[in-house]
Amino acid sequence: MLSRPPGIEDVFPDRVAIRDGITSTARDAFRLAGYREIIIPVIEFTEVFARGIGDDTDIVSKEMFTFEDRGGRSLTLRPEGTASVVRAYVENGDYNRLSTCKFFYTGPMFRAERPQRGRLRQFNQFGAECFGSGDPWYDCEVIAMMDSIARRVGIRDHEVLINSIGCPACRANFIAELRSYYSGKTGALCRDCGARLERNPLRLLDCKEESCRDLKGDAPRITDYLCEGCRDHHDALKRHLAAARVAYTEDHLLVRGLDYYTRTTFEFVSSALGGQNAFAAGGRYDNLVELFGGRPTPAVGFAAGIERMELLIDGSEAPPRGGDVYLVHSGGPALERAQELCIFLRDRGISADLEPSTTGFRAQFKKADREGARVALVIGEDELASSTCTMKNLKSGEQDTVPFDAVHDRVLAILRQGYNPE
RNA sequence: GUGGCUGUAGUUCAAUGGUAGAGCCCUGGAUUGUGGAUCCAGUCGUUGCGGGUUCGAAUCCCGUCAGCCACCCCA
Repeated sequence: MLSRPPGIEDVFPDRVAIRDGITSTARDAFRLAGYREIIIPVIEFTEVFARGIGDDTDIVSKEMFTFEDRGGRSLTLRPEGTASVVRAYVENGDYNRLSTCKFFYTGPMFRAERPQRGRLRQFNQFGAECFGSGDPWYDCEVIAMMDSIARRVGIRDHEVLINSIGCPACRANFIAELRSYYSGKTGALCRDCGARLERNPLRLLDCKEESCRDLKGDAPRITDYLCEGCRDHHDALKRHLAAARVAYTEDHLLVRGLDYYTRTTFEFVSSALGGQNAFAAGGRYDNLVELFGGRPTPAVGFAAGIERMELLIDGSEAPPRGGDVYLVHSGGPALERAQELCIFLRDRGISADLEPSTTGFRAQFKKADREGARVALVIGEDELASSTCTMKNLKSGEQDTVPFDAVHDRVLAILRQGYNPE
């Protein structure tokens, strides 16, 4: 039997309904805040990600699906969205001349990781990016948007963690301090952290090894080493978040794995997710546009993992929506009449279905019930002879004889009852 | 990339090394033109795949593939 590749899912209708709910909620929230949708390519030159995400990150060094085109150029299936949005922004002169520019995107991302709960090789994200202002008001805006989306799709008990990792200047001071704190304690560090101390000391702070965890208690805090500008920015963000009524927790151990972040970093986490506890994350990246060859342009954004959000939503909240009408017939000329009526109703926006093979009325009613239809229209010998059909309200059980030319109005009357509960 | 657990019907799961089963689902009937509840009957299998041990393997051993979980990392 043919099968799908590992870490890649088929999504059947019940889950598509849940996913549609999440993405349409996100789209609404973005549009209300003035963010407009951008559609970015699924495939980019590998260089876009190598430069944007960082050569040293795990994503670039070992988790990308990369291949060569016929001309020998290296292409990669996008592992995230920000690098592409920045590339598109810099490449398009019309947009990068605007003072502030707000985009959102949604779609599949690809990472060649080992699959587990909440981690797929093909997964979906939505995200937003705001270019052109370094004002912490926008840091607050993207966090508040994500918080609103999470609450509106029914995610409860999540936490919003925030931190600042400063700018390159003050971060260098902090890293020097961090190095000297850990340099006398290398014996107590795990093997991975020995290497981290050299290559990327910030990551020492989110190691989960018990021995390393113990050392963090007395480690220097990055927020104590921020320069005046970064400190003011962080304080202003906290004031804005309080005014926006976003409940947040400061986490000075929150650092990002991607190279492009400056100042604000944040993460939405839920303990219900297990090992992969973050379902959205982002931050400020004031130097990335310049790194891509654009004019220096501050920016802030985030991305959310849609499958991880699905894990946090109670599936019972999305009952499958049944059809409106099911046609029950006795075959032959009655089937032809039922087919006529079926198409007539569909043309008028009423969903209708029938069973073409001739089975008993009992079986057809059973099917109507299973498929969640609200109205059954019966066309048998009697109805054919009198140009009527028997209309049954499947919810109340009431039944009535209706002439053909009144079917549309009478069906509508029943369907509308659902919208006016007494 | 590392480690652990699990692979049996469409699905959820049983089965001391000795006849592969049950619930749900599905189909039909009780009810010849009326669903949901109940009862009855029926269909459904290369026990993931390949080897080995054995008189005999779903069961034990080896390999392999897949899935899940954790680490790593990340959304």
